[in-house]
Amino acid sequence: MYSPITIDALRTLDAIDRRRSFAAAAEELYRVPSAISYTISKLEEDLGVELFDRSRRKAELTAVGRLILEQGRQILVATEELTALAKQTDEGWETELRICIDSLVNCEPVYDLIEQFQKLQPRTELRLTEEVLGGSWDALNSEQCDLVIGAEGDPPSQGFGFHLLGQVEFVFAVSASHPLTDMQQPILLQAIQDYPTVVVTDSSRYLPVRSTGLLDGRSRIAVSSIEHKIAAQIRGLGVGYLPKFRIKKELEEGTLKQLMLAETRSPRSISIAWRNTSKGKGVQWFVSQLRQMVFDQDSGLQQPK
Amino acid sequence: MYSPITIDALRTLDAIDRRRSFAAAAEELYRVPSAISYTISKLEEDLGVELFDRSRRKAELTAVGRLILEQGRQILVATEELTALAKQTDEGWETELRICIDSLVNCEPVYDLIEQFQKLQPRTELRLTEEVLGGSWDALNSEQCDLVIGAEGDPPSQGFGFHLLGQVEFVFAVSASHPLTDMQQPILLQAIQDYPTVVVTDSSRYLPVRSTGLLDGRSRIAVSSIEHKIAAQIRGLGVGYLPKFRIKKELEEGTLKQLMLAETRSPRSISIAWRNTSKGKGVQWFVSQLRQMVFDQDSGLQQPK
DNA sequence: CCTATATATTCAGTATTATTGATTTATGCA
DNA sequence: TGCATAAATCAATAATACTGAATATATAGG
Repeated sequence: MYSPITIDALRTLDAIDRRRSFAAAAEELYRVPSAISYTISKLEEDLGVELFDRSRRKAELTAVGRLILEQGRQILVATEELTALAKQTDEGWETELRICIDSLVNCEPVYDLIEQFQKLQPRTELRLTEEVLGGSWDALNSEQCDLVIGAEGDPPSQGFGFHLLGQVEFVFAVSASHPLTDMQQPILLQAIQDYPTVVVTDSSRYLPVRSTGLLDGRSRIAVSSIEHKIAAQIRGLGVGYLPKFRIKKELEEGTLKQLMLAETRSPRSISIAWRNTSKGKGVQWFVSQLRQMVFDQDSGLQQPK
Repeated sequence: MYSPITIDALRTLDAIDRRRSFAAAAEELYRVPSAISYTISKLEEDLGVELFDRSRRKAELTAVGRLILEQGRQILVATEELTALAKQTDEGWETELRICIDSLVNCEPVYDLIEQFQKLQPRTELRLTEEVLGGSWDALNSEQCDLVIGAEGDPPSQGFGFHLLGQVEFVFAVSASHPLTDMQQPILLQAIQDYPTVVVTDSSRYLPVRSTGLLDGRSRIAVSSIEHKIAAQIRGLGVGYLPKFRIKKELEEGTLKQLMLAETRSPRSISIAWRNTSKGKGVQWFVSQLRQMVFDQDSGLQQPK
């Protein structure tokens, strides 16, 4: 199938419509009016369709002419977008950049960064996904994302760039009215096992397993994010470890109570990570911005003063 | 903003990729290999971006080259579509054709027509809407649609083409267990007013009005289509007139019972209608097809044997 | 390792196509 | 009726795309 439509003809058509005459369009395009006539007549002839009604002094678009104008404008926009995208890609900016934020990280500072980035590079499409604890490395490894914010622990294999953000302290917390609050601390592991635990799980991949190994006899409530886990524990549906900085307010208000356990859980280190092969300026930009941030025991991820 | 991308260059790029070499692309495009080199180098130069990696014998697309190829293919498809659309429009086929089917018409034969039409003119986009009794003329008049199937009564003003399909007989029907079935027939209007009436109303435009004028003291149940009205009356939620051909089965099975009223409702004539100004071949095609159909008292709209 | 071959580029010449500028035609307006 | 404006026509010219031969380079085969 052969199409006689050219970008130049569409641009000419657009100029004629915007400037209301062939002559004015000619001026805009630094051409002579007869050149405009020529371009349009050629398109009409090649297409075998009249685009202008010449029965009056000012040529008026026919229905088909208007159709080509309107659809053509979209094609013009597409080519201009493509040109810009090509130049941007050539300069090293990604067309698409997929960022994975781990469920335990507070998102607000990341959203601030994203806002900044979009002003800088509006043509790089950002895709955000949320992963639950541990899933981040998988996502990075299987090339489902380009940058992970809040990966836990060390990279599982070679080929990753990463930068430590800080430590997350986990505290064992229960709702204020929970029976465990009446027990003498430190509380034994055995006592905990009488109550359901709230676990964060990506339901799209794993199903919560009951009565297996260590968790034998202990029911689990699976939720999809830290937010839900906090909410569930506040309502007393279950117990479990929570990142201290995310429940600061709840501990102060007393809606959640921190309990000392016989076996304490050591703080986990969290970091940002990216594939070593990522040479894109977008990833580099985010990395350099995030390097300047710290992960604070009290407030989570934040800009240093 | 200036874009150096041309349709010809995109077509060349596409041919190179499909035929795996500049030489083969040249052959396909009835040009000499050096002409292909020229076209590509020109695009690269104008764009200021390398599209091919020439370090090996066979030139290979760079990342940017692939981007332009892939996005460019969409632009090529768009221009080809536009060309076809322009020719089709020039020949008199509509780009878009909006058909309004009145709620009381059985849709199946119309769907058959649509299927046929789409084989004939796949590029004319069909938009179907459903209107409730009476709204069809409005829709046509306010240019919300191009063709009405099942308009009731005569055109409200000049400027419409129309064709009578037939008569619709309405019967007053109630559910089998309804108290009215125990009353002596013919039933007086007053007796009916003790029970809610089911009315078909386009909820997006009108709200059912209670206690006004004629309907004083009589509650109404508003539904959005004949199907819902039939269902509502079967469940005994209310009473009302229904087109006989749509409840043939229900009357036979006894889930609905026809009642004789003191005042009988005369049959309504229904027709197809279009604006006189519609010169599009699509409207004409549908009109000529529908002219061959009849609206039967028993089966509704159908092809004659 | 050398050669033959396929692939693409370069470059000068040529053909094609687009643009100009003068002129003509047609229309709207006073 | 005549003037002004808009667009079309057409011959001349400028710009450009294309050709074909020569050249450069990478790869496959002996």
